[in-house]
Amino acid sequence: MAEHEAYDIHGVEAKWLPVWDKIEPFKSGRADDARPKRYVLDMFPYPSGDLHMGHAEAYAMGDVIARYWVQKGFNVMHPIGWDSFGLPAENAAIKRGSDPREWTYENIAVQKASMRRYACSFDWDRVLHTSDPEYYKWNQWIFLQLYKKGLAYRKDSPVNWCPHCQTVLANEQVVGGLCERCDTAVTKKKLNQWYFKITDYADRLLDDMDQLEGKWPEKVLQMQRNWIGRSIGAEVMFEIEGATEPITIYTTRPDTLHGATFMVVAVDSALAASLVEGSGVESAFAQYRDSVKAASDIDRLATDRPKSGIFLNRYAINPVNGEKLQIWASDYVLADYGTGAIMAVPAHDQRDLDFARAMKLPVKVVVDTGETDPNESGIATVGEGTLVNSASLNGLSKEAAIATITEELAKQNLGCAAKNYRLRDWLISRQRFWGTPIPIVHCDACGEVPVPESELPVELPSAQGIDLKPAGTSPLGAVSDWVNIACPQCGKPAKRDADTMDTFVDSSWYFLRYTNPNDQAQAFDSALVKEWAPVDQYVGGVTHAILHLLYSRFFTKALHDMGLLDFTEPFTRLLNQGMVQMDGSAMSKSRGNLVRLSEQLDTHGVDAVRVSLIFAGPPEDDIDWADVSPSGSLKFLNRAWRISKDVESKVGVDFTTGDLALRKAIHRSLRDISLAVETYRFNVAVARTMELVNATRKAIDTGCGGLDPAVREAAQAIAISLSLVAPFTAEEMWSVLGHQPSVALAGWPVIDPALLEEEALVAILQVNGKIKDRIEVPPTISDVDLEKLAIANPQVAAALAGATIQKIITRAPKLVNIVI
RNA sequence: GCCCUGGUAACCCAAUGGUAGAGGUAGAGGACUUAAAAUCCUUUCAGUGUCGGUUCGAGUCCGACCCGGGGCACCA
Repeated sequence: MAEHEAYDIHGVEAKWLPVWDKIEPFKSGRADDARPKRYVLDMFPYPSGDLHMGHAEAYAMGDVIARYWVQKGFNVMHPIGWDSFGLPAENAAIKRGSDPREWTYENIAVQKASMRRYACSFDWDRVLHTSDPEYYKWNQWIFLQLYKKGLAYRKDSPVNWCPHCQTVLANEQVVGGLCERCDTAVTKKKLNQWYFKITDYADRLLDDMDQLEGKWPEKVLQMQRNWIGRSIGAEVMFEIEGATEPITIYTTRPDTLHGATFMVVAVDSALAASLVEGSGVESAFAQYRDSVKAASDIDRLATDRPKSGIFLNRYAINPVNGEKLQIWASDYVLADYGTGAIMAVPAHDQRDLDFARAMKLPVKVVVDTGETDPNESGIATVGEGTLVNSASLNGLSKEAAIATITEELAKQNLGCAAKNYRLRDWLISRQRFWGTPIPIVHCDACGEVPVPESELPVELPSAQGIDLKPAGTSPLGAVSDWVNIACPQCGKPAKRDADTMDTFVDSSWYFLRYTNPNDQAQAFDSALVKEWAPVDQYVGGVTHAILHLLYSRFFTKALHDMGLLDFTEPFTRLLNQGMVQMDGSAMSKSRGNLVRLSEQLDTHGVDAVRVSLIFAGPPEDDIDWADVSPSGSLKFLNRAWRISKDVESKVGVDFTTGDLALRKAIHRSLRDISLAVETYRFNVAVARTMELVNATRKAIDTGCGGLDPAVREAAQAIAISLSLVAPFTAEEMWSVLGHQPSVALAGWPVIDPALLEEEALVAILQVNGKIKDRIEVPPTISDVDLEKLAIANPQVAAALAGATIQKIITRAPKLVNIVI
């Protein structure tokens, strides 16, 4: 029976994919294209095997926006590429004894095929792979520009070292003392490494977030703020007894200077080492320092561990009252934050108080907060209060005291206002093969010499015959005919830098490259970038909330300062899609709860899977596959498709003669779907489409019938709405309705405002906020008329009996509330 | 400990400060069918985590607390 048949889910896929390949509905930036431009970007994938359910969700979300904007008449750029440098390829190559290139490009081909099957609305003429020399050449070029500006530099310092991956890690890649990739405990190693000076941009990275307020998820902004961790305070100088050089300390509480009762320096700092010289406690100090070094980061992270330290047998002089303060060394002060030295105010800082009690040091209250004396309670009082025991500061509030003392110290050249950041410079050197070579040559005579731009790219050699196994130094260092070259400056024998760049460098500017991905002459064309960028809508997982987004923002600002960009924020709007889980936890083969995307596509078809993922909930929420019903989605898509089969009117029929009630439902739905899409409520947009399908079904079966022009109008509106989430079904409907492909370019129907008006609606009559009756009123009813109707209403009248009316609130045409 | 989020029916989720239910899943009943599937129709189920406040009116705004998710944390 015709009305009960179901459409062929795989048939439509095979039918329309080749047609779309010919039409290329999502090709962007044709020379004669007058449509206004928009840029939608999905975070590009790492090519580790085939696409999984998480990709399917993310790309479905990006597609809704891209396809909606195309329908709304924009020239949408929606490119895709691969973040194809990185460790998994190298590890696979080690395992298989092959070149990382093979594994990488094979996987890219697999993923690309899946994306095509999935009907992602990508512009396939804008594709990039970060592991192509044509791409990473420009990584090297940008490195050199940063180098010229002093934003790329090399230094010796203790770095995070993963003993398993045998490479250094950025601070951002260490999670709870463990390697983010392999969960091995991270150790410290002193190495000479390259850094990008992201700390120069700390203030702007923080302050420019004002532009993103309301456009990025609050959660991400908060995470970035926490990560940058700006703290505002003061530096204060303390004279050291028997020394010529003073010590500078950093504090956020200069108001408590009178309460300082000792000083602490970081045990592993140069300062501690110099203070201990000649103190007579050298050997005890060395012993303590070595025991601290032996402890892992994990031990250090335990905040409840008892305080330890050693008195250095030296004294500092408190600049405000001349008191002698013992100087201690401890591991609770960090060498690489502030100045590596603090004044300890145990009364008003819990850590200092814990230390003071452990070491029997004095505690002096200088802020009266009205709480119990920390000497008795053991709890430092850190809140607001009035200054006491503080000479000229007595009686001041905390805030006033901070301002006063900072000014006084500055006047006497004893200190100044200061800022500090939790953010550290970005360590980019990696001792691995499969990454961008650092374009620097080390020459005994000339030192570090940048590779001339004309000689870029510094290409990776073939991995053939190279031992890629992690050995603590870069595998490239052992490739003698690659590493040994003539110094570009003096021509004498020299060596290339054998480290490669962190792969986050690759993804920090790729969104610029898409504007002209095959440009051989430059990293990007500033004129084209100006046309397309910044990215109007970025879509990706919250896992990159700190690393990738912070680095991209930094690159954008740095390139802006070089005059290459006219904007300072790369991503105008950000949508973080949630994760797809199974039974409450992340899907994984090892957990045995993996749902294979390809199997779901085989069983239910591409469209049903896409609809399921979109409809399961708000985009930002995690969804559980157990709550998702692809068979239910397929049922819905069949219902929609059958509507098109039941349309009996001809193409081009005059809609204005159609059934009014259905037309109103159509136009209201279209308005609601638009609004939902624009506010990221894609699940609601699908629900509204379902409603329209239901209403149309009813109209066909028991209302105006399939010949009514409104039914055609509805079917077309459904097809266009579905084109955002179910491209195959939508195209099939469009074709059944007698149109040429592609429905993706049909254009969003123009909404007739006259059809949005209701001819009658229900007004609520309340007494004291309680509903007494509902009456039908014309939408144009005035407050006065509605009020009259309310008072005349028998239900209301009964409730009002004998009472005096205090007040009447009228909101025509929806509500009257009579207060008695 | 500090900060950001969220808490509505059996479940996933909707509701410009104005009728708590749009949509779906699951369940129940019915129509069609030899039967099943599919399809269509009908239908059960909460007063919105707790307490207080603002308001004529609060799921929605404010405060405190409870529970879940996330970030930062010996950063002075």
